[in-house]
Amino acid sequence: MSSLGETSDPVSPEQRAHPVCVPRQGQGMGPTCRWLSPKPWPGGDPQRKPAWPSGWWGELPAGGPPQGPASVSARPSSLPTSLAFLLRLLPQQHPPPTRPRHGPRCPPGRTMQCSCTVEGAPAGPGSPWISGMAFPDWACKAESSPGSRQIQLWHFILELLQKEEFRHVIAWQQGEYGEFVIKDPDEVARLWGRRKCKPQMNYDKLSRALRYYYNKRILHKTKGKRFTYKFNFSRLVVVNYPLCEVWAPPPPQVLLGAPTLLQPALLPMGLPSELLHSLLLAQWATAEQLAGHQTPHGLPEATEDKKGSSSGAPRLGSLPGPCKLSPCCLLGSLQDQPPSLASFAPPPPPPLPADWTHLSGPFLPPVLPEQPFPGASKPDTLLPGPRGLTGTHPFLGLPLLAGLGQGGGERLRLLSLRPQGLEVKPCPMTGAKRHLDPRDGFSSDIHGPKTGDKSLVSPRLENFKAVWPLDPP
DNA sequence: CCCGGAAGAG
DNA sequence: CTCTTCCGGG
Repeated sequence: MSSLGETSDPVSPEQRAHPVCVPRQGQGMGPTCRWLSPKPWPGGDPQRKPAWPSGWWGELPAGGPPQGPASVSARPSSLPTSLAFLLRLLPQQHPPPTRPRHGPRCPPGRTMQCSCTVEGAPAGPGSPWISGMAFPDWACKAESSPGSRQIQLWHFILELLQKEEFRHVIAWQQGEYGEFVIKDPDEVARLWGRRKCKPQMNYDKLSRALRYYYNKRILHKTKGKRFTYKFNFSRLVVVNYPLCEVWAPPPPQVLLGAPTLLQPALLPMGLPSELLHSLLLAQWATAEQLAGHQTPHGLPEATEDKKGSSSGAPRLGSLPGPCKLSPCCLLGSLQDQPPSLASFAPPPPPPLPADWTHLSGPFLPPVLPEQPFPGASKPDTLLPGPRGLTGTHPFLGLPLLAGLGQGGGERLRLLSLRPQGLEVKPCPMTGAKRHLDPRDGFSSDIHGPKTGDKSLVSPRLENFKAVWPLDPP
């Protein structure tokens, strides 16, 4: 039912408001994404706070980011690469466009630059990657900037995983978040090869590429299970996400009674709930992995730099240079944080705002009701939230969060991991300055929530809200 | 199947 | 840099 491979021809009005891939005139190159209209990210409140900066997605003017309150001076290619991807995975809002099913393969004579489709096949020029999805150019354009040239394998894998029609080829492993099984290695390899125009691709080669992800901690192998790998979502999602801090929504009564207790506004303005959900999942998955399963294989520090090369540092989104995203810089890698920062405290028990029932997670593996999360409280106590779901996946947010909600009264805190090379600038508001090791995501100190961390991490959350997108030099 | 070194392409 | 290709070894 998915429209994978299909491409949208006409841009719907809604689409028009979002960055889409448009063919570059005169060249059959990869698509270029830009804002077709300066509409703020849905959910953003243009009046008060900036939503996603308009320059966030599209091409920034050579002279610099677009002016305005919401510009992000980071290069477009850097941070949001994975974010872009995730956003692209959000449920479509438009009927799948109809379009020739069979897109171009590799153009004879020359390798295809960027097909911008999941399947490696069907991408007509100017077609969004996933129909209806925005596809920033720097996420697929080779010349965009380092770190975001062609489609990356993990990227591709996630795409496949997100598409139902490939469920027989590759699918999430139930019960283990981030874990997926390649059910048909040859087919996956074929698709990958097609995408990359490498007809000789096979699973052996593909798996070699996957193995390179081990050291980067993007993936690790699930030992003992054939063709089974597991994503480290903290890398894929959080690392590149300019999210400063996310607080679990308080119970309704808390919301009503003590508005100051939590700061939902800390969530990036206009952050699609699905993405937020993914973020939460990511954190959870990572925490669960590290704290619970403690994969023998890929403990962060153990890996790294065998050859002294720089490869060890994971930079999916490759954010070079100083972080211009301000507040997020405060929140560095968890691993090297004092426990206060590194704590991964479970959120308050389940009752969640109604909005959260809208969460859906096309991106991450669905949670089956039969398989509650470890530590999850009774599903009954959770908001079911089957309403308004667009996807075919069962809603997984609440059960997941429920699984986190073992420590009553505690918060879920998501910290943005600082990508390698990201400079931590002193926060103008707090004066905080940290030098963090960018290399790792989570480590052992994710457990052991400390007390008094609140003051440390969120000295002035309100300020964050105010400055988030801007960080005036 | 899985691992990771080595070399090389782009 | 991210694979792709090849390969010896477990």
